[in-house]
Amino acid sequence: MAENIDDARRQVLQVIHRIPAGKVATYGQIARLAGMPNQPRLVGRILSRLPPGTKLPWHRVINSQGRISNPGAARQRERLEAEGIPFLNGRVRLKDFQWQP
DNA sequence: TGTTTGACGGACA
DNA sequence: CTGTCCGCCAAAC
Repeated sequence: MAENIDDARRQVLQVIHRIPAGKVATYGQIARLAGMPNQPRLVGRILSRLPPGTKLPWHRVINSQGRISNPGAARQRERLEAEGIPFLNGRVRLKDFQWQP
């Protein structure tokens, strides 16, 4: 019955949970690793529905431009910088810090 | 039930 | 660099 979306969410969360500290991944990348090549928006939608206090490293997920597109941008940036990911002009250099599984 | 939105991505001008 | 347009699809309205 609606397991399709539920299963998708499950895979997305699992993939995000594998992102190592000090690295970031993009929505599109998560979608691909979760087996949904063309649904980066679904990833964003799932994250937006995450309950507060989740143990998931959601802060390591940013957009393909190396920018944070999320309501708590300041907090997310803080966490990433705390992991050693520098921001240059409000951006992360994906070339150097994108997770490469 | 139809339309609009949105934690996006990519191609183009 | 800044828009603009399109594809994708569940949730909100």
